[in-house]
Amino acid sequence: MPTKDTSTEQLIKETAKRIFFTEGRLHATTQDIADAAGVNRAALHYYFRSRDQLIDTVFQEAMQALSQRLASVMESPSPFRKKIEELIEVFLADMVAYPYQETFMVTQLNTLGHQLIERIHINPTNSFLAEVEREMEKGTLEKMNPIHFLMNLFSLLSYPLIMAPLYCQFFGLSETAFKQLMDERKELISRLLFKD
Amino acid sequence: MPTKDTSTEQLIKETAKRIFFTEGRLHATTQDIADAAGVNRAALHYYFRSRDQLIDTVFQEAMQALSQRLASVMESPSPFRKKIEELIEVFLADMVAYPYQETFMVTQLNTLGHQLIERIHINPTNSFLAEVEREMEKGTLEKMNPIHFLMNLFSLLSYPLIMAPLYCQFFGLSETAFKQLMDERKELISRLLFKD
DNA sequence: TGCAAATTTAACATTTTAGTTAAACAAAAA
DNA sequence: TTTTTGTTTAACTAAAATGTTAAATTTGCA
Repeated sequence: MPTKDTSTEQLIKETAKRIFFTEGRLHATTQDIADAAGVNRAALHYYFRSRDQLIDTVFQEAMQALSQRLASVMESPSPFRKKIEELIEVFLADMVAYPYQETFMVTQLNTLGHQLIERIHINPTNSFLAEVEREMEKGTLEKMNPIHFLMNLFSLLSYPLIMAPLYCQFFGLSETAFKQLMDERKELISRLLFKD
Repeated sequence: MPTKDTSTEQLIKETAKRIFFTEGRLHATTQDIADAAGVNRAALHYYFRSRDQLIDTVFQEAMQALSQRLASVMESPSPFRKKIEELIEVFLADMVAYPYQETFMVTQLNTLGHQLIERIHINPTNSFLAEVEREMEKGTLEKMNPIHFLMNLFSLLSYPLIMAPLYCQFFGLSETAFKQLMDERKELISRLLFKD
């Protein structure tokens, strides 16, 4: 029963995402992807026409996902502090599943000379930035350019997971010990940002 | 006058580092590197025997550099707070010059299945971690696993520079506006970590 | 200067990766 | 069942990337 979306096309895409975003093998070939998906390499061309098309699809969907994830959290009706805690929860879960998603995107942007970025529409984070600024007026957050607040937040969430292979080696951590640490970070990040 | 270290071999290595670490073009070919260095591609093989060798050399030297940078800062005789501010200064300058150095290393580790990491000797950060712990006892820092403190520090320093292409697009920042922000971060990070 | 060593190059060979095609196969419809 | 449509595969071609060689060139020094 063909043409279902839970079909080979989907499988290939999912596999590509796993290799790129989860395993962080940014140089993976079509062969690598086909093998991992358990299909012939030509199937890949059948569904995506070319490697570049597949990469592009994966890239656009990642950008889409990021955009939506941001929007859904930022437009949540919860009060600010709660909203940030939701964001931490959502993003941390996502970083565990796909630690190299953003790295993949940046690498693509760097190699393709930012032509890609023209096509990208990003929903306004402005209302959220304004909300952050109001919190700073209230004194809940230290006064700074609200962009810093967001950068701090994403940095604290993302970087340790990207650097996991290095950190585990560096600090002599087992995988479980590392996971334990990552779990601790949920409250830790919230506390750090809100200084309480 | 051959065998000088300021020679072609050095040039090739520097160029490779620029492409990988500065420009973040992680898929660059030997041709790309040779072209950028203004030498014949075979020169690359003359000095490094193979692409893998060149990559390996670059990787090892990056690891070495990171190790030394860490050691030099951690073993500084300054008092703790000063020491951290030195670290921020040093690492931020380095991240501006080579934002994708760590990304490159992690990507290598991910593709080569962590065989590389066996060969890596890392000088003990333990004494430094102990020092961090003492500061927590003193109350200068919030109590937590000192590894968190280091992760926070490196995250806040590194991640915004890695994500620069995305952030500039996202927040509609010009290059100069972004640089301005990065400059502000020196004091900002210090304040955030020390809660003052 | 002229020799010897190191360096650089051009031309070629090999390997890897990407892309194409036509035929085999499977499933649904006639 | 046969036809039709969509899917998958094996075999092949093309292009790109890596690796090799031997000759030309440069450089330091006897």
